[in-house]
Formats: sequence, C-alpha cells, structure tokens
Amino acid sequence: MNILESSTHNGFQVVINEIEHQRALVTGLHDLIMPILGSCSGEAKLVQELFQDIFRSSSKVISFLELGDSSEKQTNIITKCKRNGGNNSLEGHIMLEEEAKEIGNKRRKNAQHIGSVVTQAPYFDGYQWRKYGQKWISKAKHCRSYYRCANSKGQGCLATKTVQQKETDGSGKVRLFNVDYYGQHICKKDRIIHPYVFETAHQSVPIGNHNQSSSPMFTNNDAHGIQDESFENIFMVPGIPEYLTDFADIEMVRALEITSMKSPLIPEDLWA
DNA sequence: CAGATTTGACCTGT
DNA sequence: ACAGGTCAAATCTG
Repeated sequence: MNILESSTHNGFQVVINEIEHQRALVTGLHDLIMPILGSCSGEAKLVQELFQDIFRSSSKVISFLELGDSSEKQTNIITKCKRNGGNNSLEGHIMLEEEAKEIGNKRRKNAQHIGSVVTQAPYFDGYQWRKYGQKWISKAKHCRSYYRCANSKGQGCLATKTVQQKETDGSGKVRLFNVDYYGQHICKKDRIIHPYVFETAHQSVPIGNHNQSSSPMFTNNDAHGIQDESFENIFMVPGIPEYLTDFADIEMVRALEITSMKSPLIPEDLWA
C-alpha cells in the first residue's frame, strides 16, 4: 500500500468512526424524543421515518467505505445497471433507486447529481439560491421549483437544486420537501457556518446553539436565499416542537456536510 | 431603480 | 409526442 492509498484508507476509517459516533448520538436523541412524542401520533411516525432514513443513509456510507478501494466494484455495478437499462434482470434489481434516477435524468446542464435530502426546511442549507423556474410535474400534487446558486453570475457557480413538496400522509400537519442537488459549488466564502453540534466529553451543546448569534440562520430568513414562501409556512409546523424542526434542518445540513467531504474516488451516486 | 421572482415559451432527451 | 429543464421578458419588491 503506498502512502496515498494508506492516507486515503485512514481517511475513510476516520469518516467511518465519525459516522458511527453520529449514529450513537442519533440513537440517544431517538430514545430521548420518542417517549415524548408517544407512539401513535403522526409526528412520531414522521420522526421515526426520519431516524430510519438517517440510519439507512449512514449504513450505506459505512458499507461503501468498508469496501475500501473497491470503488471499481461500485462503478461496475452501476455500469451493468445502465447496460440493462432497468429491465427485469437480477442485476437490474440491484440498481439503487438513486442510480435509476440518475439514468433517467434529463438535465442538460449540471447533470452531476450531488445528493438528495428530505426536509421540512428546503431553503436553509447554508447557501443562497435564486429561483429560475417552476414547473408542474405530471402526476405530482405540487409543482417543482428550480434554483441555482446566487453566485452563478458573479463566480460562475453551477450548483443548482430542485425543490418539490412531497405528498404527505394526508394529515396535512407536516410538509416535507424533496431537495435534489446538482453540481458542485465552486463559489467562495458565501457559506454560512453550519450550526454544528460539537460534543464535549460529558456535555453536549444544544443543537442550534453554535453560531446562532453570529449567523442569521435561525433568526433571519432574508439572509438565506429564497423568499418565495414565507418563513412561517415552512418552519412553524403545527404540532412539531421547535427542537424537532431544528433537528430536521440539522439532518439536512449534516447530509450536505458529508457531501462536501466526499472523496473524488466515491461515485456521485452514493451521495444521492 | 436594481435585483429577485414569476411564468410562458422554448429546447432537449426519451 | 411528451416530460422535464432552462431561458428570458414581465412583474414584483425593497
């Protein structure tokens, strides 16, 4: 193993350890929240689903990283899937949902799918965005909005995202949005510092506590891009405690943080 | 008035 | 032909 391979492997191990640590933290949070919500409420089901999503996602990342430098294997799987064109063969079934999505992608520009997030707060991801289009998608209940990085003009940043409200369970209490990210940000110094949770030995800092005073993230939506929907409509979800709406946002921010950490060796599909 | 958003038209891939 | 992504003129807003 040469130095480069060794350092890459060590880097992966650090990431794996961090993700394992995050899983432990999330488990603790889960155990804390679920008794408060009860087991039958719609919010509890939603929160349960979000936790499951987080675990599925982290398991996926860990199992990928544990394959080590076998990124070739992953590439082969994807290639095979693409060759099969989504037919009914066994290999076709191996195809991940995200990969299938990528194949069916009709984007002409910025076709690089960076990742997807389901969140209650689709506009708060640390970047500023400008809406450039909106479209009713066939058979979808809600229209899809198209955003590009606010620095697309000034710095030529090609990052875009689409936001589409998910169809809910019908209760209408909670609005979830699918957010798909395309293209890497190449713009500089425009990011808002993430409200990371830094854990100390025996004391966890509450979510949202960091940078809250210096960052407008939790106090002023004007500084965060999109204003075509009201702040209240997005954040003040009836029946959901404030710390839970914060959690949903932290989840998204973390997903993005992982995205920004990714190795060029890892296929984009993994991060979807 | 400048910059952001909206919206219908246009373009492209399937 | 159709669905979905982008463009650009019109409109809105601070």
